[in-house]
Amino acid sequence: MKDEEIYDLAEFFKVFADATRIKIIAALLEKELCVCELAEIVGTTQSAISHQLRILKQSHLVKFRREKTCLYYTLSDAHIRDIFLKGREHIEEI
Amino acid sequence: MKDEEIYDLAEFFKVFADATRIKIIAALLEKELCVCELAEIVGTTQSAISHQLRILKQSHLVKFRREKTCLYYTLSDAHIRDIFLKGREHIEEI
DNA sequence: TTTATATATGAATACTTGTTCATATATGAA
DNA sequence: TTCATATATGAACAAGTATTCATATATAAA
Repeated sequence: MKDEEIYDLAEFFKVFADATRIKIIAALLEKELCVCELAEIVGTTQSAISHQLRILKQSHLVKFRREKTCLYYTLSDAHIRDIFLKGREHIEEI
Repeated sequence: MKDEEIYDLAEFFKVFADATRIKIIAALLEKELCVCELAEIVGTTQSAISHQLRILKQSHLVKFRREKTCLYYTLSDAHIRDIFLKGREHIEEI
C-alpha cells in the first residue's frame, strides 16, 4: 500500500470520527435535509453544522441540491451507508 | 439512535483515523506480527507502536497471543477487514 | 434596489491527540 | 537471582481540530 493511499484512508476515516458528523450522517440516512433542519436535529448551531458539512463535502460523503435559498443534503453513495452500518454492527457485538 | 451509541461509534471510527494505526491494520491484514516487527514495517519506534496498539486493543480491533517474550497481534474480527476495505474502495472511486 | 432568510467562512479559543523520552514491567535464559 | 530482551506506560510537548462569534455571501421576494 502506497503512503499516499495510507494518508487518504486515514483522512477518510477522520470524517466519521466525530460525534457531530456521525449525527449528521445518521440523520441523512433517513432522508434529505437542509442545514437548518440538521442544526435542529443535531442540536447545535447553524455555523457548526455548516463547518462540518464543508468537511463532509470535501471528503465526498455528502452532496446537495439547491431549492430556493435552502441547500438540501444527502449521503453521496452507498459506501457511506455501508461503513456506517458496519461500524454499528461492530460496536453492538462488543 | 441513542447519544451513547453516537459517541461510541465516533470513538470507534477515531481508531481508523490515524495513519500509523492504518499502517498497523494494513500490516495485520497480511499476517500476525509482533510489536517489533510492526515497528520495523510501519517505520516508527516500539513505544509509538505500543501506544497505538493499546488504543487498538481497547477498541477491540486487535487481539494478541504470547510466545515467549513476544506478543503476536492479529485483527480481532471480520468487521475490521470489511470496514478497511470499504474505505479503500470509496477513496479509489473518487 | 432594498429587505429577509439561508448558508458559508475566518479568526480565536479550548480541547484533544500522537510522538518522544525515560523508565517500568514481564518473561525466559543462565 | 541476575541479565537480556520484548513490551508497556507516564509525562511533556507539539500539532491538529471543533465550536463559537461575528460577519460575509447568495438567493428570492417586495
